Formats: sequence, C-alpha cells, structure tokens
Amino acid sequence: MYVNIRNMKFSRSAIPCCPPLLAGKLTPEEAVQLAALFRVLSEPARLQMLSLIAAQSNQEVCACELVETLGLSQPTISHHLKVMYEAGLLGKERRGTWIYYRILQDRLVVLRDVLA
Amino acid sequence: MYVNIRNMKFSRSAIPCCPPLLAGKLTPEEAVQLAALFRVLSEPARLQMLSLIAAQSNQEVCACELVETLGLSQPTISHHLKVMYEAGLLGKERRGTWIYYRILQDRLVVLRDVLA
DNA sequence: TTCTTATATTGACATACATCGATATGCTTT
DNA sequence: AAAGCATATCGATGTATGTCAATATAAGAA
Repeated sequence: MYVNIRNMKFSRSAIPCCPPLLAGKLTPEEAVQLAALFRVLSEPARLQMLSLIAAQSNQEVCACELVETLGLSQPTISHHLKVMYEAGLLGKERRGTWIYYRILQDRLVVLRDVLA
Repeated sequence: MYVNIRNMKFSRSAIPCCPPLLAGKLTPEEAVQLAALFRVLSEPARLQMLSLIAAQSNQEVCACELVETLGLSQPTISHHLKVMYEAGLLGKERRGTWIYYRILQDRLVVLRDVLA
C-alpha cells in the first residue's frame, strides 16, 4: 500500500510516525489543495459530526442520528455531509431507507503529516 | 512543560506520538476552538507563509521577505500574519525596523493529535 | 398506488473574510 | 527635526458559505 504526500510516494510502512512535511516549501497548488481540506474541518458542526462517527462502536452512523443529536436542521446536516463526502473525508453506504456514513482516514493522515 | 488537550493535561514527554483523540466525543466548545484553528490553516496564502518560515534555516522570516515572495499586497500579508499570531501559531520579535516571525509548535501539535 | 419516513436539492438570506488602496504608526538615520 | 523604510490599521468591496424553509427524490410499508 502506497501513500502520496506532496508528489512523493511512500510505502505505508516506510512513513515514520511524525515526518516534518511542512519543512519543505509548498507549491501554490499544494497550498490550495491542503487549504481546501483544512477549510472542511473549520466548521464546529463538521468536527462534531466526525467525532460522533468516530465514537460509534461500528465506526459509522446514519444521517438521521446526526440530525437528532446536533441542534441543526436536516438540510444543514445533509449539506455538511455532502461537503465532507466530496472532500473525501467520508464514505457513505445506503442500506434500505438509511444512509450510513463512515470516516475515510487517508485525507486525515495527509493533514496530520503536514502538521508534523 | 505541559500541554492541554481536550481538558486533560499532559506533560510533554507523556504524549504518545499519535494518540487517537478524535475517537472521543468533542464538546461544542472544543469543536469551536478546534474549528477556529483549522480555519486559520484554511487559506493557501497562510499555509505558504508557514511553509516558507519552516524552510528557513533560522526558522524565522521577516515580514518584508514574505511580501516579496508571495504575490500579495503588504496589508494582506500583514493581515495574515496577525491572524496567525493571534491564533497562537506564530511568535514575533522586533529587531530594529524589521519584525521576525517564527512558528510556534504547540497548536500545530494539538491539531495533529486531533487528527490521529 | 398511496402513505410515511429518510435524504437531497433549491432558493434566499445573513455573516464572515480575503483583498487592496490609502493612511497611520514606528524605528533608524541624517 | 525631517526623511525614508517597515509594519499596522482603516474602509470599502466582492466572494464564499452556513443556515433554514420549502420542495423534491428515494425507499419501504400498507
């Protein structure tokens, strides 16, 4: 399994835990990409949604549950889910009437490594 | 030296490299705080500024150098520096006419750990 | 089909903020 | 004091986006 970080390919096992990636110069394009990801995380509601999903024993949650838990309207929840889904932070799966969302780790790993 | 992470105090040496902090439920207040930090990182210009500072051998840079390097006006650079300074991401020191900025690691560490 | 529930989309509105020109403040030198 | 350079602040403007009500779409039940 391989991971791309700033134009360089690493085998997963070759990545040290905390590589200092901010130490190299970011190209404008890289900066735009990373900023877009950080922007997705810059909403309290979205962070709470991620936290709620991560706290589930199944590591997933149906959208209706988020509507009940957070004090936001159903369209707003749906909007946030869409933003995170399109950013590659969430995966979704329909099972009957309900749609279950789960966290995709890859993008979060990229961001974490950038911050090292 | 101590670090506060989500209401818990850690001695620096006691922090494991990659503790999974998103696994616990975030309070609304924590979510607001973290989101504000992520928002600071959600601008490409600011990420490039951080990257430029980190790439210096002295780990610092004077504001004028940023104005020259990035294609933004001096007031805009000054604005971004202020945002990052007030967020605790940058320290500054005046030496004569120039003001030198450097990266403060603590907040970045908090964010990185949250993403684990 | 009809009804009910779950999720998504649309449209509108308000707020946040990145950006810049103009100007102010601060430090150094002459 | 005056001039020159570095940095900060102010005011204005345009754009992005979080939010909700209303509505549409989708799936299962009766």
